[in-house]
Amino acid sequence: MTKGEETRQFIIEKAAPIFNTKGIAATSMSDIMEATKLSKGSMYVHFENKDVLACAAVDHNMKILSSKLEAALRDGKSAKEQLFAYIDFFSNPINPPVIGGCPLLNFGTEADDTNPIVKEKVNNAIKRGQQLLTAIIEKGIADKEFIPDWNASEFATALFAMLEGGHLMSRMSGNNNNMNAIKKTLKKIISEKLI
Amino acid sequence: MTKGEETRQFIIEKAAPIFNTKGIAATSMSDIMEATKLSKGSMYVHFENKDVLACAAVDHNMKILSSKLEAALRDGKSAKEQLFAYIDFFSNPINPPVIGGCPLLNFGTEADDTNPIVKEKVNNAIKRGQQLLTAIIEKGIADKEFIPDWNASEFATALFAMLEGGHLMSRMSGNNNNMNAIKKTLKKIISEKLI
DNA sequence: TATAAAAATGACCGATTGGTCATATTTTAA
DNA sequence: TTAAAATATGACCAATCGGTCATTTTTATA
Repeated sequence: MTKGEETRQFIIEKAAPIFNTKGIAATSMSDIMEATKLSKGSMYVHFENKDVLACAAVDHNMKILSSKLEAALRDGKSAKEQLFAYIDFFSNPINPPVIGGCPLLNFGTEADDTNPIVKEKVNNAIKRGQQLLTAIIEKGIADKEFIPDWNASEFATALFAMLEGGHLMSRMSGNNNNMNAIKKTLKKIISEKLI
Repeated sequence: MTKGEETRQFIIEKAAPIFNTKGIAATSMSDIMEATKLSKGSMYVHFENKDVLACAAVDHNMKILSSKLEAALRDGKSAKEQLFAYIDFFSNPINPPVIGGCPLLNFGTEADDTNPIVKEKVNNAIKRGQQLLTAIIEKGIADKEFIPDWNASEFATALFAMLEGGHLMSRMSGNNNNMNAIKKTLKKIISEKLI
């Protein structure tokens, strides 16, 4: 990695949690300057403008999330274990895997009516999450672990939505009570699908 | 209503959808000036600063949502009908009841780490929604409409979370497919609880 | 080690931000 | 009808915004 690439990466890593907590619009270049201790001119050597930096920060936050998720799922042997691991991974919004909370929720709601590029990034990440869940469930059905008449895609959507909504609810209340209820509901439903 | 109160209300009504679509931080006083065709000085006669106006706009958006919801639930006779009406009310995120989408999702995620006052407003609104759902379910149980061993509060949380998460998913994808799947899942679960 | 290229600096730019205030106009009520 | 109070105006303010650029410093390479 050249010095330039190193600096660029360094800026992204410092900027990512700031964008994810304050939001893109509310984060200024001076916020990033302060966090990196770099001059303004240096920032613009590596990023042509704030939007480009923000996009890189969005990508970085999502990458952290997905790589941590991947690690959390790695040990799950059965489909049931993987689904439970997935749920557990997202079930502590007060101390979330990514600083600032779920980037899909944060960037998605902000980008909705204002930033089509970020919106599409979030949309794709949601799709990937939903597809991953669907694949796990379908494998569980194929392995005779789950009953065959379970609509995998439909439940994957419901599960994903519940975790995102639960994330919001718990972040607002400042505790994990809501998320714990959701966790319980989800695991109960899944257990009922076991053969 | 005095002239002043009328103008104040007029400003709130014009500002509310702008704040809900662009976000609080990204909405400027000049945006509101343009929408109201009022001078800057006039804005500050009725609101001591932007934060006060933003809070009033948040309240207004939530009030619209809850009053429309109340109207949608009015006709529901049984508990099942009311739950279905609740679900149907929130099941079209592409054409939502409040301009800009769900204000709980929008303001909640933005306020999370930055605006404790708005965050608490959202938190209270979520609590009210969850309590309303719990009350409907418990009434259904008391009326022998639902099976008695249904955890009302837990399912209310799950339902609420699913609708919020589904809202995000559908807003990102630009269609109601995800929300339709969630609607189906929810109604199926509820139907299974009928006696 | 010499040199060209890359990276870092910080002063500077115009535009926009939230907010103020003297003044003018309109509303209100005696 | 009139005079005080409320409301509306728009010029103005300092601060901050995203962004530029000539210059200096550092890095890479021949």
